[in-house]
Amino acid sequence: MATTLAANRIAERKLRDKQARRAQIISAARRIAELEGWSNVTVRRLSDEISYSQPVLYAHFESREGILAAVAIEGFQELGLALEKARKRVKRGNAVESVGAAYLEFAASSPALYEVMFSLSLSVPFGEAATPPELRFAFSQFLELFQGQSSKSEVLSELFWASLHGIAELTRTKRFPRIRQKERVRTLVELFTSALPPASSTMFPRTSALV
Amino acid sequence: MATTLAANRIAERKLRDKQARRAQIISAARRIAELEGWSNVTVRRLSDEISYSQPVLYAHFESREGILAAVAIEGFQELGLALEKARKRVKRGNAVESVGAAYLEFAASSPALYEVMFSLSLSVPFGEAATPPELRFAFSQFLELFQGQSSKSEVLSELFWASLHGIAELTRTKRFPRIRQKERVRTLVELFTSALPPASSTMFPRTSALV
DNA sequence: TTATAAAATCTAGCAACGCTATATTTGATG
DNA sequence: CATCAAATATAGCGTTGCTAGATTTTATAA
Repeated sequence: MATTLAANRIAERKLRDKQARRAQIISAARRIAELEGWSNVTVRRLSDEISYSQPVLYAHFESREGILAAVAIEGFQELGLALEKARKRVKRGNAVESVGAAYLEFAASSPALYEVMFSLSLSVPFGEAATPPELRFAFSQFLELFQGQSSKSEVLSELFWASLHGIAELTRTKRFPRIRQKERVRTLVELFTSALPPASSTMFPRTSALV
Repeated sequence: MATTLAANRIAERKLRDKQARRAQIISAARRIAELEGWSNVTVRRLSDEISYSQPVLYAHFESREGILAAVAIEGFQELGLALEKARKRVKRGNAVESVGAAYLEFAASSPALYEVMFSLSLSVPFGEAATPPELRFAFSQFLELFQGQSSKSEVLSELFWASLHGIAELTRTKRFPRIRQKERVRTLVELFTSALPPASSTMFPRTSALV
């Protein structure tokens, strides 16, 4: 059979098409969620957006929740990159402040994306080995920030992450007024930098049990 | 008419019955949510639990979300009381640690309740005047904790609350392992107490813009 | 080039959801 | 006991996530 000649090209095209459509679905879900909320991201609506019938979606994702999980992972990837960028080129002041501000900026500029990233504890695999690399990468940015700090680097990373997440969530759900956000960041950074001196950058045990 | 005689008793009985049924609904919602998750708290299921048809539920609450809001408010009330208790009789160490531990204990022991308390930003009125008193009372426990502290008491309260909320959420959604929770609290308390000295308990401006 | 097998896609429908218009029953009042 | 209102139930609408089965499209062969 002359399969390996033309058939390969066909298979590649089909793969490309499939990947493109998958990206379309994720993109549509994100856009609708950001504009109209996640409750408007229905399977029917998505199938309309990509001009295919509903069952096609289930060839790409196991369920509606699978689509949200894919969006969430994309979000973690982008968050990780944003944090890395903020950490590496420390604009003004220290890296802690830079990362903290970048985190809250991310959460504020894509509230629906941020929301879905933390509302799917069961779908997005977690814990040790099965945690998606995008999640590990994002959290590693916090680890780098406090690396080698009095053997508490991991707890400090967790606490800084938790603090920022708390601020982001309480702001998103309107419990914190957006005003005074800068003051919050400044004070938070003070807490995390003044209490524990800037450490030398050696020894990073990295026994993170979390991510 | 001899209404004011027997009719009053009847009206009172009806009111009692109505309140009792309302409490039943809230209680059933809480129980099901804690045992089977909020997705299993359906109107049909609730109407089964209280042995009434569905429309009866709508005589008590405007919608399903109204029921969740009632549960959330009950949760805030209990949280506020738990925090007040922890703050007043400082078991060991300082009040900050006591309140922090009590907060996380509350969140861990009733995860579904805690979840609904922070997933209804739009239904539970917020912001300044319209915020339910149960919410204000709970947050006031944090304000008391840092009251009069270098004119930053409000921001510190917000940050401490946000940190605890972040820990609670990341723990609930399995991003933080439950192990090491004590160490987290200890370190967090260090950050909030060592960085800023215990202040004298005078002057509490109380210009809280949040709650 | 056309028949056939397989892959891709759609139609149509199920069960369950929140919610409500309407019918029915219950209970207080004369 | 009759009447009228209040309380409650029945039955159904529109929408949801999801899927079995029919149908079309596409690739491979004669």
